[in-house]
Amino acid sequence: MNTAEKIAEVARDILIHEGSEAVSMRRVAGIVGITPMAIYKHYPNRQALLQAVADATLHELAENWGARVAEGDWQARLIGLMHDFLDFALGSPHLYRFVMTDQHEQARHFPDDFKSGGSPAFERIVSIIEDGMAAGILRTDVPLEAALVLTSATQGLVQLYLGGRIGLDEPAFRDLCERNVRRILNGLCV
Amino acid sequence: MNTAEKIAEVARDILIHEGSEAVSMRRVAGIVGITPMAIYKHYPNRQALLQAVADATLHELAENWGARVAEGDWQARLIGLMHDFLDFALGSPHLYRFVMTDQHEQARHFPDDFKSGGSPAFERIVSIIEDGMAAGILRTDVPLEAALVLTSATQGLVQLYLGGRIGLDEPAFRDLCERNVRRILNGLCV
DNA sequence: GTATTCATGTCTACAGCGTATACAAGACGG
DNA sequence: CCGTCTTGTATACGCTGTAGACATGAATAC
Repeated sequence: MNTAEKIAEVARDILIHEGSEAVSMRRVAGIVGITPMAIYKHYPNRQALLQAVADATLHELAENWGARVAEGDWQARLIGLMHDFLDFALGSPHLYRFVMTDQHEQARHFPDDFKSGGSPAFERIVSIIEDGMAAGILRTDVPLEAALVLTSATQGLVQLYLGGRIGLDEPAFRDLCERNVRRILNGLCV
Repeated sequence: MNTAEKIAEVARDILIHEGSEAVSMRRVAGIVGITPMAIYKHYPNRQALLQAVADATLHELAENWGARVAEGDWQARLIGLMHDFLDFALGSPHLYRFVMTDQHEQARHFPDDFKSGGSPAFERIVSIIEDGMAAGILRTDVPLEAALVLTSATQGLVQLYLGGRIGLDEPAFRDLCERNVRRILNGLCV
């Protein structure tokens, strides 16, 4: 195993379990068994190291995403996708906060980069939305924006939850997210 | 003017213009004209200083909120409230990130603390939602959760926008938020 | 076979951070 | 007048990211 990979793995562990602030060059180096400055032979600086870790984790995450939801009716598939998202957000809250909350240079930009091939994860949502429109379940609309309504709504709830502003345990919070999605599908108006 | 107030004012300026990370005890002290340790006679630590600043700003913000939207039809009032929210989020992004994104001990908890008197800002949303239900515009529902659908959705979009993930200028983004709210009101389903 | 270059590491050092601790000077109530 | 409270300073500790100089072994060129 590469030294660069060892460094990334150690940083990943700390990032996931304790958050990005806990990832210090000295600490990572100590665990790997090198001096802090040796890290700089593999990563230009701390930010780049964190970024590399986040990118790699997101990449492997995107690949496995949506595997659970192969069957069921349309709404069940959509809700399943949402729970997949919650699995990540609630399962690795520190990592989630780092990649979603902090600013990143090469982050994807709506709407262009989201359109096709840009964001595999978001593309799955868009695709299910298009299915819904084709099946006559959903009102005809700009698929990209319709998908954004659902994703940003859940992201907003997660932000509140991870910020400690929602006094519910995880199952209750997941129920709240489900109700939230259903309200968006059905509309608040009569 | 009190020394404690001077400290808070300087910290507030830095927090608003450069973000919480830029607020250092040494820097604040230097601008105020005292030694760093003197701050500790007024605030127990850096976190408490930031918290006090955030609390004060949020407090005065909550008072002026919703002033612009006295008239118009129901949807116009709701959209107006949203733009008021965006005024804050987009006008003071650093401050917004600090109070919304970071974890705070005494943050309000949904649903109990949101119910009445807890959060004046959220209460305005709930109140307009209740108006809509009474007027027969909105489906009868749990007002608290219906309000949460709208606020969290906009918060989610703002999070994406401030994270640099939405490649739109401010007016276009505000339009996107409006469309987002309308989609939630009318529902995505046919 | 020897010289040179490159990758990968170490060591030392600097400037910055939050803050614990010890001390000082003025205000004020008794 | 004396003790106490408030508000400040000075010093110091351990932490941080990282710049710069140097070492060492492997690979590559002549």
